[in-house]
Amino acid sequence: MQQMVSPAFKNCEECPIRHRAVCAKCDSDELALLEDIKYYRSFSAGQHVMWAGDQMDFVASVVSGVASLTQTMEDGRTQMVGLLLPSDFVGRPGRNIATYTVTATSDLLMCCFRRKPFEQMIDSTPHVAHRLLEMTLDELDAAREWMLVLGRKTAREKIASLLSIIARRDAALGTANPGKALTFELPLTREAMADYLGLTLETVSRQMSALKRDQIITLSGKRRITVPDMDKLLLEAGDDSDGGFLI
Amino acid sequence: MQQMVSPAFKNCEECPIRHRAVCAKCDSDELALLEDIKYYRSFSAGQHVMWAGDQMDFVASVVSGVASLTQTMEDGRTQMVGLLLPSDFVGRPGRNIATYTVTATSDLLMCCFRRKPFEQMIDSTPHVAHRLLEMTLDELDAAREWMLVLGRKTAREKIASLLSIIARRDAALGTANPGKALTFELPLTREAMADYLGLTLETVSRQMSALKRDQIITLSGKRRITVPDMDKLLLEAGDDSDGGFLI
DNA sequence: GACTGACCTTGATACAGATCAAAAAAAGGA
DNA sequence: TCCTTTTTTTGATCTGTATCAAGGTCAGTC
Repeated sequence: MQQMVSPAFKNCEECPIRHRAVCAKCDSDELALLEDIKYYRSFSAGQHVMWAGDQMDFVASVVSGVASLTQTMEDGRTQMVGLLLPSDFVGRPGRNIATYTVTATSDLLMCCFRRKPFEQMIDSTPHVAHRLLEMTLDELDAAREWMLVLGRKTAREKIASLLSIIARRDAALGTANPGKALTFELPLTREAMADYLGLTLETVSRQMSALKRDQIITLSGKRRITVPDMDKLLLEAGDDSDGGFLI
Repeated sequence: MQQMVSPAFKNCEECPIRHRAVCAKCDSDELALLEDIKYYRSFSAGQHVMWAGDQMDFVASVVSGVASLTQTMEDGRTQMVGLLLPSDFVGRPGRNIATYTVTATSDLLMCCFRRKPFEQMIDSTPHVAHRLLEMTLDELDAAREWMLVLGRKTAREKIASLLSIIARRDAALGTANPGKALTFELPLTREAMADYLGLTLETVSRQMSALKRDQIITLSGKRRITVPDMDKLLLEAGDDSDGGFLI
């Protein structure tokens, strides 16, 4: 993938479709196009960004905070199908109806682009389309990895898998420190975790307690988690590799 | 999506990345490029097309038959993460190592394109990249829909969901006949179904028997299935809509 | 036509996780 | 600060699916 990043974005961490901070910092030509079609929206924890079926006139990128994509059955059974962390993209060019409900699971800042002009930009700048394809393929891989978690892992392995993912993303963005203890804030309620993992919140709570008892993790309060040994956690997750930790 | 199909492929059912028969029939300019980089490979039921981790020098499109993408844990637990039906595409531009094991679940014919030239073609013909993005987004939606199946549906609902998908795809390609009984051949063993659904083959067998007993389906032999009333099956699948049946 | 092996079905039992219920711990709000 | 509400933990019990174990069916082959 590295070799496919277009020259325009080579040194730009704030590419419109993968920025980590604020897009305005980026000085590529394309951003001139985007400048007047973008705007920011913030949401507080628990607020809905949009509902499945809503008209969706924009695509967006997460600047900070965490959002979830969920699907709900008629009888209320809910499954989270994606977790949007900073730099993740939401919205589908060519479709103006939202397929999933998007909810802020923590305070959230999104950078939105009006859909039509964004689509035009994609059509006129092939390398952005290219970047978007890569990101979509990455998401597809993530979704498929999650299918293994949902279909074949035990409750304990599921929890460990989720904690690994969050720890990994947190470490990648912040003070990465391989081999040392890792502390991070869980951006999800027990219920949201359950919805992601296909479990009940009681089972999530029990397994969290079990991981704590077995000293795989330490809990400060209910949300602050310390992982003394990342390898142990990955072992509990049943991963056959380090899953690209810190990559 | 419809409006995004490029002019070159407007009337071409055999677009290289979405053909239904044989690509050679297509007379677009791009296909001249593809003509000398493509070749066909056939596999018999049960044969492996490639293993996860293999070097992968081509991308491919299913011409006929069915293949599966699977992921396996160290201890042997297996999860199917995708079902490749005719016109489906496999392979990722920009990555030459296969992430999943690809297996022919029935006799299979694939149309392969050498990877490097294919990537070049993508770079030089934006509308193919565009088409590929659309297809990837469709796959992502399918993967996410399957996450709901894996995470929240009961065994019976899972079986009904799988049968619906196969019936739908079969109907779309063949003699569609809404409102009438639908008969098709199951291209999967009970074990493959189990791997797709995150169940054991015994549970699959029991639920198939139950659906037969309840007259949701009829079995002729072990693989030939008749669905007298598609709506009933969709009801069993717990789908809140017709899921795009015949679309 | 009976032998073989792969695939499928059915039965008995075990167990992981769901469900129902209540208490404990935080988080707000007056 | 106390009171209310929400979130989390823990306990008791139930249930759907896994597991273990036979037996049945069918296609291919000698």
